[in-house]
Amino acid sequence: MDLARALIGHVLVRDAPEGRTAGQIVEVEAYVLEDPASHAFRGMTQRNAPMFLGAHRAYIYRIYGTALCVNVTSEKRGLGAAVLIRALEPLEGLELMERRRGISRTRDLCRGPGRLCEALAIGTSLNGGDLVGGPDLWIARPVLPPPVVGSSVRIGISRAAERRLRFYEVRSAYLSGPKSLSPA
DNA sequence: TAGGCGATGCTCT
DNA sequence: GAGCATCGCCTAG
Repeated sequence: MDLARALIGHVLVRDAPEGRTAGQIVEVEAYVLEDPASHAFRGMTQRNAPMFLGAHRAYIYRIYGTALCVNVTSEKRGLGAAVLIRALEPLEGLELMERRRGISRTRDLCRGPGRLCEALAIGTSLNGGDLVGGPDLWIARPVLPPPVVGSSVRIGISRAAERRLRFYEVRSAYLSGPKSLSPA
């Protein structure tokens, strides 16, 4: 949960053969221990195994058959908890992102978990990788002034949906989800 | 521009 | 076989 708040303002960097793409993290959701909405709630399975690898690993999974989502694991080895990255503000490699997404609206490039995976060419081959100093995908320190972090209920889930575990940069124009979800 | 709704196919029970 | 941490199109204002 502290990690979720701290991640706002950090920069997710993806190095691919076609070039580098990067974006500032402006929106995340925390999936904590003992959380019914977490994939790890029922214990380890083949799918969620990366969640149990230890802190700062990538957990990438497919949802609704088509979309991919990236998480950053937050607990030590053996404990299943992670932070879902929901939205980025594109910083580097905008043209590459536009080509991959097939759209030209900067605002929509990384607004949503599935979209940012497509824009950064994040695939399941990166699943379980180290996000601190990894070769292809890593998280860099914030380059901008300290963000103003707001919180709200989480988006798109049915269990424990009332918990205020979504954190976002309140000034960002790149958030996903309806604006009606008012800050705390 | 914002909100509603249905298609989608993988994963777990 | 049912549920799902979503997306993009369509419509209304």
